[in-house]
Order: sequence, then structure tokens, then C-alpha cells
Amino acid sequence: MTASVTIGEFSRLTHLSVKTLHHYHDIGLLTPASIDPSSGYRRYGTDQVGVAQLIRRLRDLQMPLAQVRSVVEAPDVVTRDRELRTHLDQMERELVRTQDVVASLRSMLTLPLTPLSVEYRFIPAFRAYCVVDQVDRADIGPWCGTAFGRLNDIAARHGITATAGATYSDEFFADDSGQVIAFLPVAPDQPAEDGVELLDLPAGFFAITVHTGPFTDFDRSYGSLGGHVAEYCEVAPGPIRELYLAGPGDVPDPADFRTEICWPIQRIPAPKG
Amino acid sequence: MTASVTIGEFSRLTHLSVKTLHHYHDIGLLTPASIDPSSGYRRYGTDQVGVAQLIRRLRDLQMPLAQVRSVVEAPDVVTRDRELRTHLDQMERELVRTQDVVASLRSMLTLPLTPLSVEYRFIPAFRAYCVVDQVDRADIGPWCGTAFGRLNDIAARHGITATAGATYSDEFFADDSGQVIAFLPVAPDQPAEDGVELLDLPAGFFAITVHTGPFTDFDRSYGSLGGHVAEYCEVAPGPIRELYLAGPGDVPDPADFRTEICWPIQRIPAPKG
DNA sequence: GTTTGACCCTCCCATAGCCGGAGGGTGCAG
DNA sequence: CTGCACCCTCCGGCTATGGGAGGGTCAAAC
Repeated sequence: MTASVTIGEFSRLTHLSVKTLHHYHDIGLLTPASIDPSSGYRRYGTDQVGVAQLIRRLRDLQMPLAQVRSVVEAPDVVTRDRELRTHLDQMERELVRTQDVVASLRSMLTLPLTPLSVEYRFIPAFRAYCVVDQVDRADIGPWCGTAFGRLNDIAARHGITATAGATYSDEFFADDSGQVIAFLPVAPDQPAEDGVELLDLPAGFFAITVHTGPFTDFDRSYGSLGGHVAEYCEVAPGPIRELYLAGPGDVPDPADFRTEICWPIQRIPAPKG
Repeated sequence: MTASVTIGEFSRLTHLSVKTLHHYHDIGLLTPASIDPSSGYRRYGTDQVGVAQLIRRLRDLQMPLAQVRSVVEAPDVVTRDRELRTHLDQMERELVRTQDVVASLRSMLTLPLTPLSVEYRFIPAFRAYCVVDQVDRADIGPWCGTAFGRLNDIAARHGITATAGATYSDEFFADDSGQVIAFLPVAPDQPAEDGVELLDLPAGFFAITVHTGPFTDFDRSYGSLGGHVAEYCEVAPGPIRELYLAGPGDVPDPADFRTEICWPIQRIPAPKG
């Protein structure tokens, strides 16, 4: 038999506001131990303090209530711990990403903005080993890891020295999820391989700039290039391409990564007077 | 003279959705370069891509639009960079805190819950050097740093060996901001000192438990103690006290920190049973 | 010249996770 | 009996969007 307290006392015990407790009751996340049928007054059991505390900690971590619910409503301790561990892993990944972005913004402050140099090029059609997938923006890092792992493996076995790259559909940027193709260019008579597709990538004109530095500042180069293209070119439909001139496999320091960003355009613009 | 693009093109260039651009226009964060008076069509200048990109990056970091605004509307580059740096510092502190909480939750999974031992004690009134402030929960770490720095300094000069502590008002927990008093007990005839107040802390009964481990798991002990108090005691008004038996100045490893948490109660409860 | 289809506009509604307030009932103490 | 602290429900507001209705606009194709 545990004691029971009013909502106000419970609020003081758990440092959850009365409003919040009402809300949790409404959505059925934390139901009071009993409710006085005549007055409607809520009473909470002192044994509920622990759950409430857990909820508060998870909320402090910005965990959505839906996820909190799945943790606290887990049928047994093992399930609960597994749920919790999953969410914590997820949050830690998110934290790392955020740290990266903060660092990259900070470096943007210290480093002067290098003037953008854009090159126009016609890239003929070519054949390539491809890994094609529908990818969420959040999962792009790991996805690239496996995709290029596979392609590098094949490249090593066949002695292919071509520069690998990837194409990113518009939807990938617009809806945070879209088709991504990791590709490794090969000769037209290359035999098929397990686990990858052999595709022909279309020819086209591109406005190209080289991004130097880690992948986390990509959007800066994207922005500059996009601005440039909008100003001087006619944009063509089709995915944006990246060519990994120097990537994680080639140089150790992300600051030395070099990537060509290729923005599809209709034609090479006439030089302005 | 820069080119101008429709909202759809601008959306593709900046990877901000049309809806979002509408919204930023509504709130005056990113106003289109021009608006066709007859059709109402928005046109964005290509020179606006940079700002839009910055906004997007800051939003990716969950920065509230109000803060984003203060960054992008800064009158000059120096002000803007200062703003940005401040916000980034803030975010990094937040990140560290979140990491701590994640770590502490994770350790909660691996470590078994030690049974709570609660002691009841009457603490007489005493005089202390105090640093009194209205503190936000988010700033408590740095605040304690300076407050106890000052107190430790005085303790060293006067050869005081008493255990320092702090009191936290209810509002500090409830509203995330409230009065906090860092105190260092002294003899009743102690002379005044610059930078600290000489106050008498009131007597009272307390339910006390010792928390072992870093400050980040405090709420676990708070929860257990709160539950215990609610079950067996009558809660008294007044701030909660902490006594830092072994803190950052005493032992190197946060896992060895020992802190008494003192919850005010009306009287020592009669043993049950 | 018109028709298609892609684009654009403005409104309103919905989401999460609460906070604040209005308007009213409850419970205990003086 | 009055005061006061507490509790209730409901309603609206906040941030930062997304979704959709209902309707105008623009280019090219027929």
C-alpha cells in the first residue's frame, strides 16, 4: 500500500508542471493512481514518482512523447532497456551530427570565404557499376559507407582506377529522401558483378565546382554553386552529381577531402560582357 | 544587377520548401527581392541564396527563428559573427549537457539501482558566507563554478574546513529558474567579506540521502528521495539543500563525487510497522 | 487562339508539447 | 461565513512548419 498525493504535491516531487501532468493524463502516458469521482481530483501514487522522473529525463533530451511512451510502456525491463538503448544510440548519432554542423559553421567564421570558381563541362554518357537506393538524408553517411565499400572492393579486384561518384535526385534534397546512385565508371564491355547494377549514366552539360573540406560544409558550396548557376546558366532537370576526387579512402584528414559538385545545366552559357 | 528567380527555383536552390519560404516572408525573415503587383508572384534574387542557406543551416541546428533572425539581421559582419559565435557556444554547452544526460541514462541501464538509504536529521541554524542569485537551470554549471570558486578562495584564506553546500528554491526546479544560494558555513562571529553575503540559514528537519556519482544523475536520487519523502514524511516548505561532501575540488573522477541531498520535512516520522 | 499543365497565390486546418488564463468547484482554517 | 489555496475543464496561443482547398497565371503546344 503506497501513499497517494495530490497533483500539486506530485508536481513538486517530480518537477513536472501541473499542466504537463494534465497533458500526460490526457494522452494516457501517465495516468493518476485514482480520480475522485465527485470532484475529479487526481491522486498520484508515490510509486509513480520513478516513472515520472524517467519521463522527465527523456523529455529533457527532447525525446518525442511517442518514443517516451514506447520506453515507459515496455512490458518488461529487458524490452524497456532495449528500447531505451536504441533511442540513446539514435540521439548520440544526432548529437555527433549537430556537433559537426556547429564546427563547420564555426570554421566558416574563421575561414574567409574563398571565391567560387566554376567550370563548365560536357560529360559524355558512360557506363558504371552502380548501387541504387532510396535513401533518407539522415542515413546518407552509413549508406555511402556500404555502397562505396562494395564499389571499392570491386575496383580493387578489377584494377579500376576511375574516380567514383554519386548522383542525388532532387527529391533527396527537397523531401529529405530520394534516389541516390553511387557509381564507379567502367569500360563499356565490363562484365556484370553481384550486388551492383551496370548502368549507363546520361551525358549532359554541368556547372562544376570543387569543394575542399569535410562533407559537413557541403551546403555552403552547394549554395554558392546554386547561386552561380541561377545567375548565369539555365538549370537542366536531373540529379546533381558528386565526384569524389579525394575522399575518406584516399586522405586521412576530412579537411583535405576534394569533391567535384556537378550541377546539370542546359548549355554552356555565353560569357557576359 | 543580379538575376531573379521564382519561388520554386529558389526553393530548389536553397532546399527550403515553398511553404517555408512563404512563412519566412510572412514573418519578415527573408523577404523576396520583388513581388509582382498584379499576380502577387514572389521573385528572389540569386544573391539571397547565401542568406537562405545560412538560415537553413541554423534551422538544421534547431536554432529558433528568433535567434536566426538576430544572426541574419545583424547590421554588419562583425556583429553577425559575434551573434553567431554566441549562439554556437550556447549550443555546444547544450550539446555537452545532453551528452552527459545520455551517458547517465545509459549508465542507469548497466548499473543496478542501489537501494535508497534515507536518514533523518535536525539541522540547527548556522551562519554562512553565501553567494545568492537568480539562476537559470541551464546556467547552473558555470554559476556553481564561479560561486564555489569564490567561496573556496575565502575558505583557503580563512582556513575554513567546513563542507560547502547550496540551497535550491522550488522555482528553480519548477520554472527552470529560481533562487540558488551557494553557502560555506562559518562561525557566528566571522567577519564580512567582499563579494559574498553573510547569512543565517534556518534550522529544520531534513530527510537526507547521499548521492554518489556525477551531478548528471542527480535527478535519479532526487526522484527516489522525493518518493520516499512523499511516502513516509510530511513535506515542509523551503528550498532543498545539497552538501558537497566530495566534489570537483576534492576528487578527480565524477563517479566518486558524494553529495548529501537534504529534503525539508516537518518532523521526523514515526517508524512504520 | 485556346487549351493543357505546371506553377503560383491566399486561406484555413493540423501537428507536438506544452503555457496561460477564464470561469467555476472543493476543502480546510480562522 | 469568509477567505484562500488548491483543483477542475475548456479555450486559445505559441513555434515551425505541412497539407490541402479553391482559384489565378504563365508558358508552350496544338
